[in-house]
Amino acid sequence: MTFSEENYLKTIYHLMAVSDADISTNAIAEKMETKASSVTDMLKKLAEKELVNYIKYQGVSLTEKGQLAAKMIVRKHRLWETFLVEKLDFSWDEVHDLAEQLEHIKSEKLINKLDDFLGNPTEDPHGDAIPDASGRIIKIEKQLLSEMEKNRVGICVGVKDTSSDFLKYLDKQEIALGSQIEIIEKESFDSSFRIRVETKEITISHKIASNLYIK
Amino acid sequence: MTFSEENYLKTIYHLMAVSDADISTNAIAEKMETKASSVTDMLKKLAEKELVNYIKYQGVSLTEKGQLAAKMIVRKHRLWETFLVEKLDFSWDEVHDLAEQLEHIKSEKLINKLDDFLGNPTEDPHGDAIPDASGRIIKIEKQLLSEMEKNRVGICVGVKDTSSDFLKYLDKQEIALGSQIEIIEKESFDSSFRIRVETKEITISHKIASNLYIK
DNA sequence: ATATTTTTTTAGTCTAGTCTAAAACAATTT
DNA sequence: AAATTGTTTTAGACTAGACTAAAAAAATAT
Repeated sequence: MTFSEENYLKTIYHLMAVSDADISTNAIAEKMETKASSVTDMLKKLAEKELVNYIKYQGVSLTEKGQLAAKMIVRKHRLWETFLVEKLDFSWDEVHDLAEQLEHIKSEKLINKLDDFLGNPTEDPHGDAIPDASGRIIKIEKQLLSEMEKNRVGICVGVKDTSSDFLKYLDKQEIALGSQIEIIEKESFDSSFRIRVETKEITISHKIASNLYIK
Repeated sequence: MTFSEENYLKTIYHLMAVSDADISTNAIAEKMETKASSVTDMLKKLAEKELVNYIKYQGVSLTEKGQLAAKMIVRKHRLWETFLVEKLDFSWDEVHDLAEQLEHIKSEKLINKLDDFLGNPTEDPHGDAIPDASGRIIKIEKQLLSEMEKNRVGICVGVKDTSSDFLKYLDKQEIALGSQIEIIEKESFDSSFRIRVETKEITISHKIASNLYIK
């Protein structure tokens, strides 16, 4: 499997996690910042290899085989991210691009040994689930902060957006995985939130609230 | 810099360490298991980028810039090998192919953090020197066992051949880096050696002796 | 129901890196 | 010195993966 094939599978996998319906050529092209015609070419190739179900003009979905392959790439990505943060002391906003490279290293043995070395973590530094060697995922029930009621209290367990900008903002506000968060007030005018992070009270926009997972 | 360019640079670097003279197109082709015509194409490209000095029909050598780039690839290769053996518990015969992949990961910061994590080692698991962040190499004076006199005693500090077959043979004979080795007898008929490894006496062929570095 | 717009696919082009076959050059032998 | 052999380069073809432009299909608007 080439780097490019792996990147397409991963993208389709992530899009399927959001949408249920078949994934459109354009959706893939947009997410990968490539052209629809390139996507069509690759979909044919992946269909040939029985990694996706593809019908002209009707979008794609992953086959069982494709799903497993995608999960293994996600597994690698998230284990490498964990390694970078836990062992090499990178901050959580730096690791994505590096993991994009490392996820393509081909060796089951390596990734399983890395998994053991890290103590078989079930979540990466952004709170996303790490599939195990057979593709199983332990998913925790979590909620977007934006969907929670006033006065509810919870723990920050993940982020939806993992862009460097967003993560740096969270660092600045001292919001981290594990932080206790209480909703003090919801401002109906602009949908902003007044929250308490541990002992500190701050105001966050709706956009921020809709990218924080709480449990 | 592409993977392919990096592989050519590394190959030229290794060939230069042995030969002094300019490196021939065929020598590169043979080492890389590719065709001479492909090598010519790439040499033109590398010359264009001022990474090699290349004159038609007269072979190549690395420029300063090329040398530094090559050293950085070797640095990455050897640090990753060290990581795999020291931290992930791979054996020394398994790590080469994995390091061939990992050496192409692009990030200075990553490799420097990995270096620190490993305690800034100066040698990899095969006894080869690891260039530091600026390309400096601490070279230890070492000798091939095959070039040593009878009755000399030394410590095994490296291997010349790093093939899996050879390394597995050494494991079987319980020869490792750090093993004390004494030359008991040199057999002039077949150039084989009778040696003592720590407390155990064994006979090794000339081929084996000429792939073991002793200090 | 037809026209328009959007999406998707096809057809053809480009680049990097490889290859084969042939030509050019260098080294060796006679 | 000429002929042979070996090495290196050139010329042209191929593949993967991207692209543009045009055609085809689907979705939407009139």
